[in-house]
Amino acid sequence: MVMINDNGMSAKLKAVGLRPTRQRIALAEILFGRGDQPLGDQHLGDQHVSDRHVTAEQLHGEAIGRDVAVSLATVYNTLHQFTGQGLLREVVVDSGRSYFDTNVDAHHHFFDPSRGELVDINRDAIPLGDLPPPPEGMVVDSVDIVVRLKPTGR
Amino acid sequence: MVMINDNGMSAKLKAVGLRPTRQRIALAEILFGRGDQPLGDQHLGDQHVSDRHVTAEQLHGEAIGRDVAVSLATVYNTLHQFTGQGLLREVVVDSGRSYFDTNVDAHHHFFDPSRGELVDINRDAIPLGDLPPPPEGMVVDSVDIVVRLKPTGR
DNA sequence: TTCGTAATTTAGAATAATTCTAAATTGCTT
DNA sequence: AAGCAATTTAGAATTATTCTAAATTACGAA
Repeated sequence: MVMINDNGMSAKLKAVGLRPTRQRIALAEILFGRGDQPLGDQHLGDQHVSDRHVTAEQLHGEAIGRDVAVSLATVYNTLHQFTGQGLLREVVVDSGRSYFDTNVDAHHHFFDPSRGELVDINRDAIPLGDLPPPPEGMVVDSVDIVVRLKPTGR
Repeated sequence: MVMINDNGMSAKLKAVGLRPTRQRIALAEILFGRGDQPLGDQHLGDQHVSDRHVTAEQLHGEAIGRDVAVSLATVYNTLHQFTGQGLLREVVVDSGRSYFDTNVDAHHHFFDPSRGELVDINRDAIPLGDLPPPPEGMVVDSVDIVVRLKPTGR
């Protein structure tokens, strides 16, 4: 028996070895879904269609707002599982709160601390020279650039 | 009455408008002091002599270890005051824990998540091209690059 | 010196984000 | 339909940090 319409979220979950439960499907739709628009390509050129940056609290609130019964604990579990399976990427910009990004390609971020808001920066938009050699016994895992913003004037 | 030897920490504190209390002097010595070595230049060329990256918990432990009676609350207060006066810089590499850096010049970091360890990267060691324009009404406050490390092999 | 007062420190409570636990529920395979 | 492991969940626990209100301290004035 196949779900008639979960926007392919069940398939997406199965593809990464996660059981498509009601909660995971709903959270995946919120994170990756595109409302009523037709299914299709996930990208336009090199740009994700819907880049989202959410905290656990935010995602939970959004789910509750859509009358999806899901606990905060499950939201945390799910965010970490999605991250572990490469569906999400954790972004560290705030010591105190974790953000999760639906864009898992290499890229960077603008961050407005006053609003807690993140905006993606295409990787190629910031030309990077060579990095200095990492300490002995270590290799580079990722290069994360955060451009912190403040309001214009002062 | 002048303190015979606080390694100039009282003066350093006064210079930024902070009362040189026993606790602040002790924490400043731990953070900025150089043991028994003679006073002098804070830099060698462009390199800080003693770059330190500490969490509140770590600094508190270090103080207690030196028999400096100071509460954790005061350590937090002091770290924030020092940061506010430009003696320290907060580094965000871990959502969950704040690190404070005695190097306040523009520079970047290697971060080893397994050990929670930071290593400075000289600013000029990473050539940076132009940044894309920030969102309307915002200007760039800082550009922070974190090079995350993992053990060699695998 | 000694005072007076404002700044500072502090213990402990409070808060916030996140994780843990153990029990109830649910999704699949048989 | 049954069985069982995977998942969810409420609520407690943990961790980092901030707050509060009372005690202490630094420092200029007398």
